[in-house]
This record gives sequence, structure tokens and C-alpha cells, in this order.
Amino acid sequence: MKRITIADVAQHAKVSKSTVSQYLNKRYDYMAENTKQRIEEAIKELDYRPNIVARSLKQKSTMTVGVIVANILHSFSTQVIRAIEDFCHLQDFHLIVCNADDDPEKEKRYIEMLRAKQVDGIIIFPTGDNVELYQEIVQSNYPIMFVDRLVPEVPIPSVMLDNEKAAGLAVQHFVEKGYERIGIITNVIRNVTPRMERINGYKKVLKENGLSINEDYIRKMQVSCVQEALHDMLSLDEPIQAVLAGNDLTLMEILKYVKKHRIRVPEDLAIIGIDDVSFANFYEPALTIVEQPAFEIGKKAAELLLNKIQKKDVEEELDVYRFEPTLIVRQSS
Amino acid sequence: MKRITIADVAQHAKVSKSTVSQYLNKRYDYMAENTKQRIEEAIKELDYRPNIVARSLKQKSTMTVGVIVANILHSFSTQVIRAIEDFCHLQDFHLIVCNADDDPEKEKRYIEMLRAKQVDGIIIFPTGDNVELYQEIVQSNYPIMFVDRLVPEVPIPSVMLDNEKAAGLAVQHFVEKGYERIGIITNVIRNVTPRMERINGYKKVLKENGLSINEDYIRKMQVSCVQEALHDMLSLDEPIQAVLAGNDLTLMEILKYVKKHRIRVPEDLAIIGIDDVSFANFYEPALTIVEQPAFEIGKKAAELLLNKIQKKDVEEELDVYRFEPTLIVRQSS
DNA sequence: CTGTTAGCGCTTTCAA
DNA sequence: TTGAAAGCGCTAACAG
Repeated sequence: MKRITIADVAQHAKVSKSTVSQYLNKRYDYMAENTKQRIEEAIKELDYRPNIVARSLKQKSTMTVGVIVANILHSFSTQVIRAIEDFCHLQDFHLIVCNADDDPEKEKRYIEMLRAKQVDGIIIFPTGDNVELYQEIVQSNYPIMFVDRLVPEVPIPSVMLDNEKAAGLAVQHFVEKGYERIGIITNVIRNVTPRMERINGYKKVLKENGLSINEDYIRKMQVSCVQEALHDMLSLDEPIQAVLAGNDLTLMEILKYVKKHRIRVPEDLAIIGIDDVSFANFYEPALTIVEQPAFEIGKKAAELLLNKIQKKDVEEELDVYRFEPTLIVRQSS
Repeated sequence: MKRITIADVAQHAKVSKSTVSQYLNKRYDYMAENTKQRIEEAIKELDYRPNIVARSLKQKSTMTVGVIVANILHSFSTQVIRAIEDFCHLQDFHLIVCNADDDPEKEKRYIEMLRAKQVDGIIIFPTGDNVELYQEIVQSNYPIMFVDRLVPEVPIPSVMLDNEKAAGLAVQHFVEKGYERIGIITNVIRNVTPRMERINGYKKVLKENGLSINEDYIRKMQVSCVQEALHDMLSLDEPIQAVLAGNDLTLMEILKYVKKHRIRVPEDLAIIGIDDVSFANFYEPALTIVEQPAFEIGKKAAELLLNKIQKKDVEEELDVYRFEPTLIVRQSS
């Protein structure tokens, strides 16, 4: 069951390998109709399939890109991946998907493996902790994009949400609804930028509205401590009246707490979440949400990466592409 | 900025390419300590990284597997992919992920591309409509596994849920709770096996309990028509008292309807869903669910595939690996 | 219009 | 213990 190669086809069609190669690459320009047909037949009869690995070796291009996400189980990652896949598919690129689990070591190994595999470029949700490696990549002029997060030390373009605005939209809405004691809970994974930006946006809008900032109302922690934090903020002398969930996981923890303690939403506690969740519109009460355009973000990242790969060097090269969040007002706020 | 190769390293270390190759493959058995060190240094100084494509060409193994899912946005797919990735990672395999969108044409192109790319094996959520291609693959003895679905005509092992039992568990629970008019709604994509199996399980358990089967209570349709179907079943002279949602999307449609029409759950309508959903336990009421072990399914598929690839041909080769569903009783039933 | 030839970067006998 | 040489399957000048 020997794998059949271009040589077999050539022999079978009584032409040379190069002619077959021409045919395969659709360079029929000067090919005799007859030759073409013989090759076509030979291919069919032998059920020949080109070996792309060999081609890649020669051409120094694998037509594949690597994607390293923190965790594919997170729906934002999934959506971004899907968008990337769709875009790449149009240009016949494939995706190698890796989960770094927010572990810088794992991230590093994946980056190295992907480069060893000669993928043409990488899109990555960076942990932020491999600054040296990132630098190296930039210097070697290898196509790479960041998504969702920013690594200030490194000149690699990022495609991400305008996080400050996202938090700001939510807070502004709360303020307009008359809430004054507004809390924010985010879960923190290392010192990744989005969390900070969201908190900044929160503070900024409070200030703009002449409200004071109470550090007791600002909590960063792991997902497992969210309920506790919420409990604290509701037990203060001046308990919060509204809370902004920094992401979907945090939101879900808040909802669990709310259910357990029979807290009325929004009467006792108004809630807004950042990140869309599948159940937002049929939850009771329907959830007010700040949505991020995951698909556009993924698509943009893919587009920019493929441009780089294909050297369509659109000179400019912004450093950060910010996408607009959207506030979807429902019943929980 | 020329890419540096094994030849450069050899030259730099003043040894031959083959010696370097030995070194890279950790065949130090008979290598002089001194040689080893020189090579090590050369590699470091030149910042050499092996080109895996070249190696793959020679070794006829790319250490990567292809995964073709219907849609990565579906959380079951995501979980399976994650499990596959984790397992493969342990053995240094990588994943190329593709979305076939339940489109047989797309599936076909992906299968062909993946083989052309010389991936060592494929795991696929089959559309079921490329029987010829599947046959061909089997005959060429190429490592492949099906997940989630079965294609009866083709002897490719499948890893999947015991769907009949999943539906059965739910129905049995309804019956024990005293419901007699029980409906089932599934969304149908071609004539893929799981849907049928679930309906069979539903019927079987009804019969076992001496209940009659009312075809008006059995509906297969696209997601967009679920609400309408539910409406019908609730408007019958003998309206249903309980409904089984065939998957998560169907469940969500049902919940939307329920909210819109202020139907009390479970008093007016009891609900059970197949497939876990993130909000099951904090929804109001908390949702009774039949869970499928997505991770085990993914892991098993990966394990079996890698076994095949590595020719650990565990003789036996079952055709179908069925996984047990779990009923999680909460408040909606 | 088609064939010859020389690699791409690595592995792997086989000799030395 | 190390090196020379052939070859994996394909592409791309360059001849003819």
C-alpha cells in the first residue's frame, strides 16, 4: 500500500514530474490540451493526492496559522476562534488550536512548537509573562497578533475590546437609573490589562458623575471567591445597590449567590455583566449586558495576520485595534 | 535573515549533519561528551530550531491530528475538543480544528485537505453524508474515529452517548413524578442517529410504563420552529404536562417561550433538557438535566485514535463506545 | 510546450 | 564514535 507520488503520476501519464507539478499548480498557460488530459486521467486512476508537507518544505509556507487561547472552554475564545477559522478558511489557511491555560510555560512551549512546525503566523491571547519571547518574535519579524489583551512592553498589535468604555457604559447606566453605591467584581488572572482597564473605566465614569470612589466597592479575586466578595459588599454599612460583573464567570457566581439568598433583582441589587451569556434574554429577570463583538475581533485579528503573512504590509500598523462594546438594557438593572 | 539549518549547526560545531541529528533525537548512546557539548553550544549560539516540516516529510508523521466538528460554537463540541487537546498534548500531538457546519461538501473538502496535509489521524463529528469517502478511508486503513454520531453503513468506531438511555432516564423520571402527557422536541439535522435514538428511548420507556405513544407529542424540527411546536403541544385538547428538550439549543428555545408566556415550571410544564447548560443550577427554577460526559467522550476518542496511529492495535476494536448519561434532578421537573 | 536538474531540511543506513 | 550520501515528495529555474 505504497503511497503514490508525483513521480508515479508522471510515469503513468508519460510526462515528467515538473509537468505534473505545473498542472497541479494550475499553470496550464502553455500546456497542451492533450498532456493536460493525460495527467488528469493518471491522477484519477491512481487516486493521487499531493503531499502538502513536501510542498510546504519547498515553499516555506504551510498555509496554517496557530491560535493559542487561554481556554477554549470560555465562550469568548470559542467565538473568536470560530471567526478566525471562517476568515482563514476563505484563504485556504488552517488552524492549529492550543490551550495555554494562562500558564506562561505552556504558552512558551506552544509558541516554540508552532514555530518549529513552521506555521505561517500566530494569534495569541497572551499571558503577558513571556515578554522576552515576544520581543524575540517581533525582532525576527514573524507574523503575530495579540487578541483580547495588551502587553505594553511589546510592539505587537492587539485586537481587543475598549474595556474602559465597556465598564463605563455599565456604570453610566447605573448612575442614570439612580444607583449611587455601585460595586464592581472582576476576576484577576495575573495583571492582565483588561481587568485594570475595566476598573479604570468604572472609576472614571463615577468621577464624571460626581460620585465618590469607595475602594470597598471594588473587588478583584478568583472566581471561587466571588460569592464571598459579593456577600461582603452587601453587608457593608452602606451596602451596594448595584454590581458590575467583570466577565461571564463572575456574573454566574453572582447569580448563584442571588438565587441562594433570594435577593430580588433589580430591586435589592441591580446587575450588569460584561460579556454576553447565552441565557441573558430569558433569564428571570432578563440580564442587562455589555456585549463585546467577539466575531469582529476574531475576524480583524485574522485579517491583520493574513495581511502580514502575505506582506500586504498596510504600512500604518496601528498598535491597538479597539472594538466598541454595546450595552443591551434588559431587566436586571 | 536566513533561516538557519542543521547544516549550519554542524559546521559551527565542526561535526557532520548526521551527528547533530543524532543529538537532536537524543540518541546520545555512543556520542562523546565533548561532541555533545559542542553541538549544544552551537545550537544555543545560532539559536537553532529544527524544522519539523522537513522531519515530517522524512518520517511520514506530522504529530498532528485533525478534528472536524459541526460547529465549535456548540459547547459540547468545545468540551470534546478540549478533552482531545489535553490528551494529545500529553503525547506531543497537535490539533487542527475545522468547522464543517454540518455541510457534507465542506466536510469532504476538510477531510481531503487534512489528509493532504498528512495529519496522522482524524476525529470527526460526521455529517453522515459522505459514506463513500468514509469507506475509502477505512479501506486505506487511515486512522479515523467518529464522535457523537454513528454512521451505520461504515465500520468506523464511534464514541458517543447512550442516547436511548439519556432520553429514557428523563422520561422515566417524568413518569415517576406522575406526568403522563410527555412531549419531546428535538432539532433535526439530516437523519443523524442521536436524534432518532433519543426518540426511540423516549418511546421505549413510555411503553415500559404502560403509557401510550402520542405522535402529536413528538416533534422534530429546526431550532427556529421550536417555540411554535411547543405552542402546538400546549394547545392540544390534551396538552402536554412535561417536555423533554433534545439538546441545549432546544431547551433554550423552550425557556424563551416559557418566559414569554409566563408559564409556571414545573407546575404548568415540567422540563428536562439533554446536554448540560451553564446556567442549569442557578436558573429559576433550577433545571433538571441529563448530562453527557463530554470530556470522557473526547478523551476516549483521542485515546483510541492515538492507539491506532501508534499501532497499539488493541485487537478487539469495538465499533461503538457508548457513554452513560447522568440525570441531575433539580427543580424544573 | 516539456524535461532535466538541483535543491528544501532532515533522517538514516552504511562505512570508515 | 562520526561522516558521507541517498532520499522523503515537491517546486522552479533553465534548457531544449
